[in-house]
Amino acid sequence: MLKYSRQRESIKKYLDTHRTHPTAEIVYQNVKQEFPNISLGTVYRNLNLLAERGEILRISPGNGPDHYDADLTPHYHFLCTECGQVLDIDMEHQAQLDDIAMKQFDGIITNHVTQFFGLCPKCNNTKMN
Amino acid sequence: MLKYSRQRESIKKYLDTHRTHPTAEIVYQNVKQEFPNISLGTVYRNLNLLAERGEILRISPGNGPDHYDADLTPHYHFLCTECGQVLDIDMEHQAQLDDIAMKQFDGIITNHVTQFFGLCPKCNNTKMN
DNA sequence: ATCGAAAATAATAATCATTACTATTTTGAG
DNA sequence: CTCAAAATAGTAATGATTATTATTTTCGAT
Repeated sequence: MLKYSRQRESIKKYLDTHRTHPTAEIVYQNVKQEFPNISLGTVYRNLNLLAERGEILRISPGNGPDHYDADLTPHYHFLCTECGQVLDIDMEHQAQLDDIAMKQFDGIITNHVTQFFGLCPKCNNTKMN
Repeated sequence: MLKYSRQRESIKKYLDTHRTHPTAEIVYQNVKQEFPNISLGTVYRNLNLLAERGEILRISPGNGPDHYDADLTPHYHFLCTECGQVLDIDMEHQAQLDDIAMKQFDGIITNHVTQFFGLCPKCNNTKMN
């Protein structure tokens, strides 16, 4: 049975009010200002719990730590190959991909994750100079 | 300047002849039969080197170790949420996704990675019993 | 063919992200 | 209120990968 915790509420609130796709470490640094004694393990445990319950999304880039997102509307992410920043991509959810993939596949496909790679606006401008 | 190494050749050959998307550890266990003294670090270094040179692909599932693939034709992968197995998905490369994503995006998108999730044929059959 | 610098290796230590453990504190149903 | 279940802080441990270092291998120049 799930019990309330002030720490978890603060973690969730941080994600709800910051759409920057923070890592566990970033969440930790920030929630620490309200709960100076909070431990990194508590942040991880609650991020996992919230992700399992479907209240937040976990974004796993190929390398480096996972990022978290409280925006539950189906959307895609962009990962900058230069600075590692995670940005939202404004495009329709491509549900048909699962159907196309299923055609020649003998198992069950329930969903897909697509990540886009390239240069974010900032890194792109820097490169141009 | 790149210099030849027997160990690297053996690693590449293993990937060329086994399309099972092995992890570094699996490659290590197998190449060890030809080079009993090879170290895991050598396997990692060469897998990274081959991936950087575009001779093999790295597949990063959200959790667990990376997998490697010598099949360079653009294709998608399926990850079984039950057993973790990585399988090839037989479908066209969806190059248009990058264009769609670019429309409302101010940076540069060079490519995308899509991973499909669900139950592999084997796990799906097991579940049905 | 052999010399020697650059590259690769084996062995091992270190790092990073994350999870596990444990004693203590907090929560909330009865 | 009571008290068991859940959550916590603090810390140790884990798994995957990278870094370090002394030694060996490769290969172009002599």
